[in-house]
Amino acid sequence: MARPRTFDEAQVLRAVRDQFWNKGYAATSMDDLMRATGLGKGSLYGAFGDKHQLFLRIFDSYCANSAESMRQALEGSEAGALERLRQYMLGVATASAGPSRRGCLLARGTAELAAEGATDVTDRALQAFQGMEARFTECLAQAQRHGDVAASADPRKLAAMLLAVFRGLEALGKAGMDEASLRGMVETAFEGLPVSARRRR
Amino acid sequence: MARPRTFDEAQVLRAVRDQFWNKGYAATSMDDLMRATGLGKGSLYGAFGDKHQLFLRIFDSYCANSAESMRQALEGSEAGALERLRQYMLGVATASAGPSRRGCLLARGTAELAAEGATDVTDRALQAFQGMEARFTECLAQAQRHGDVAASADPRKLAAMLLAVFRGLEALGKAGMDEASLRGMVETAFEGLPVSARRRR
DNA sequence: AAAGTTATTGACCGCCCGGTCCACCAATCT
DNA sequence: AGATTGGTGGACCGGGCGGTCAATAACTTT
Repeated sequence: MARPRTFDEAQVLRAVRDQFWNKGYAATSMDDLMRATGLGKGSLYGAFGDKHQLFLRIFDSYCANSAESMRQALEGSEAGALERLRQYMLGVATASAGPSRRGCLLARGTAELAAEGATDVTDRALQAFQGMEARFTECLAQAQRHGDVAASADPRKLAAMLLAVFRGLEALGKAGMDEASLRGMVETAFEGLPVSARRRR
Repeated sequence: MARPRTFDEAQVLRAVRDQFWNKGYAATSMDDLMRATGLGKGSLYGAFGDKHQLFLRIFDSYCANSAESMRQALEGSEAGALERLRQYMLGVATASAGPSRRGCLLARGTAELAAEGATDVTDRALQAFQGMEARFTECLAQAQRHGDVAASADPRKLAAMLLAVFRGLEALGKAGMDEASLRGMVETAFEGLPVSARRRR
């Protein structure tokens, strides 16, 4: 019917995401986005709307993506559930301490754009966090069924606490806290989890 | 010797801090700062240097201030140490869930300005976090001496873990997580602390 | 009172901001 | 082939950006 697009939408969105991820929302100019994507301004506006809409678009997909990748990482047998979760959190600790220092776009975007009245960013962030919490809960429930977590414990409460630690790792990592410290926090949090009675030494 | 300043430096710095706190670094213009302080551009530049120096200045004092206020809040007898710490964290949870949504300047500034090479912001943030961790450690050591925390536990490790929870509360609160959830995370974290053997039920 | 020193004001600088618009182009449909 | 439709690139807009500067004001010292 008409001239087709000459760019790969997914690829463009990836470039946009990286730009926002590296420089933040306010510090990224439309010129930066043009340079990063190779597209003209008209194409960008025509395809995605203004800067804010564009950000929301990539923020949305980032949220969905990170929830999904967490689901995959935590998937597995009941027997390995607790150790899997522990290894996952330790991996997060190591990654947060990495030299890249770019951290998590979800955290950065929320910190920058969570204004008093605006819920467009916070709604997405909150949903993502709740999704993560649900994944933690599932994993802990598996561990509980296998007997690694006390039967009397509430997996949802434990999951919520671990979510706080999880987000804390990210925040502290961005400030330059060293890997050993961050990993230690994960270890300590796991040592505090209620162990099944029959496994307590 | 010369014309004295007509403004109260502390008051001006407070106005500047609030501006950066509410809008973030990049989104705050020098015009915003002029309006907030009532000063002309020349005075601002003459007294504090450029935008970045000005930010560093208020960031610095914010860090010092928050470490100090935490010290005061956690000061007290050995007998009340653990409960004091618990109440403090619960207060943070409630405050983080507040409708102001402005959160903590330390977190916001770090998230926005922690670039790969720049250590001017992260150095200050890291130092502040380590100060907080030290306050936690002291308080837990008090509790340990009083017998509320197991003698075998390492207060530094517990403090580091609670610091992660602490920063996590802030991050989740900014995303709009409700107060009950945040307070629950604190409760769960404290339930996981190793209780002294003679007090274990 | 004059000189010296610093604070203050706001005009001004060049530049870059986000956003609009339009001339042009490539593909499809009749 | 011609008309139609939507993608593309970039010129262009007004305004706001961070930062400079010179004229002026307020104070102390001599």
